[in-house]
Amino acid sequence: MKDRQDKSPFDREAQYNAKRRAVIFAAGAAFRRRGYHNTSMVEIAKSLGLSKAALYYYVKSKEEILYECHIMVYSAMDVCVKAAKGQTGLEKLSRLYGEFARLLTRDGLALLADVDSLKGEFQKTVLARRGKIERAVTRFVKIGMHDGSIKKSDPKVTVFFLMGALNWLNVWYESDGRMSGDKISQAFVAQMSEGVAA
Amino acid sequence: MKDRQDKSPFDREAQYNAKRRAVIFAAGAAFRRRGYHNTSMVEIAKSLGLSKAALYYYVKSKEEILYECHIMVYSAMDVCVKAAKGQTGLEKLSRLYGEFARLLTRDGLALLADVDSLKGEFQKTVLARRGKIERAVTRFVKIGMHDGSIKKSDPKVTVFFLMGALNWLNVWYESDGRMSGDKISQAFVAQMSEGVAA
DNA sequence: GATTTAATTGACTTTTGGGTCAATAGAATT
DNA sequence: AATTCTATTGACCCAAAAGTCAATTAAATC
Repeated sequence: MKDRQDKSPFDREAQYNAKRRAVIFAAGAAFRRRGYHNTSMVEIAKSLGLSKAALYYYVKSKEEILYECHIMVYSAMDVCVKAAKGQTGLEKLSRLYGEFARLLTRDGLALLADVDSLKGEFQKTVLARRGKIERAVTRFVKIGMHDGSIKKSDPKVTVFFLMGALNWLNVWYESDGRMSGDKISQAFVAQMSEGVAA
Repeated sequence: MKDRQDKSPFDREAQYNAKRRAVIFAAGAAFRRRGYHNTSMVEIAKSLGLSKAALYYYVKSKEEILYECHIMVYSAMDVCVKAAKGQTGLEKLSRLYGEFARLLTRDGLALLADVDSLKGEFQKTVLARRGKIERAVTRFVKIGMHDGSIKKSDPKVTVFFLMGALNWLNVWYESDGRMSGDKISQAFVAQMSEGVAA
């Protein structure tokens, strides 16, 4: 029996984790569309063919779901940061920005603004993760300013500007489904790149 | 008695309207900071030194307050649109964008994303107003593409990109209060302008 | 096929916060 | 001073939705 427990479809723990992730993902999609407070646990459950009570077998609270949604995006973003190679700062930034855009379009992840609905440690952690991402982007911008590929200005405002455009993607993308995620991503990179290039 | 009723401090109706506006403005500020659903009517009332019940003398419901908050910004934006003069499309767009940014920083108005918390006619109207603004901005962009001041691309994506950056302003501005509204506005115009210029 | 463990549920409790209303205080008018 | 209209309140009510739990079904193990 031991030799079967590790293999995907029969490994209880893996199954559990997969289902837990599905819950969080489904909730995230709903949060992105209608917002955290306009989405009830019953709706989330129904979208998965479950009852509300079943959700609590996988998560401790609704707030925990929101927390995990945030962590999911920031983790994916961390991966992007590590993977963003390039000669110049501008090149690195372009790669990164494009990957961020793809996360939000192709992968259906949501960069939720609703941090205020998180309390205490949850909120603290999420803000820290967001700060980490912002610092990583800022670093790229500064590298670019140093190597001459990005024009000099206040890096913080630049980063907020760029991240804001990204956040807004959640609101309008897929309401306006005629454009593919890759197309959007390209357009965003172009727009961003022209805006900051020296 | 008739000759005194029109003068500000004694005109009952003007007084009422001023108080009503104060309610909406205070609520808007709170919504911007903590979000619509994280702000209770009691909190709004207390911030004005009133009890919850008194609010209902000025508004019909919390939803109506949110609605009026939206309308307030879009009305101010409409004024900006009308006032945005310039030789080229890029110039018009720059003026407009700068004024938008000032609305959100200097004037303390909030461009709330929380449209999903509005129902029925309220939501319909707000979305229409938002659409109107977006079309106005799009028009400027197209003019610029025509007169050669703005580089050709998908206007819709460009506009969403720019409006997104603006929306995000609500989230971070004033948490990071070391920069004046005018400075931010200038930086945003520069960033935008470089991004779209031919 | 009996037993243990995992997964799920219906029915319930609890909390939060929006909204109401009759009663009261305050201003202006007579 | 009495009256009328404006403004405000405390004490309720109520609905929605989060969260709990004992009981049940499904799945795996013996």
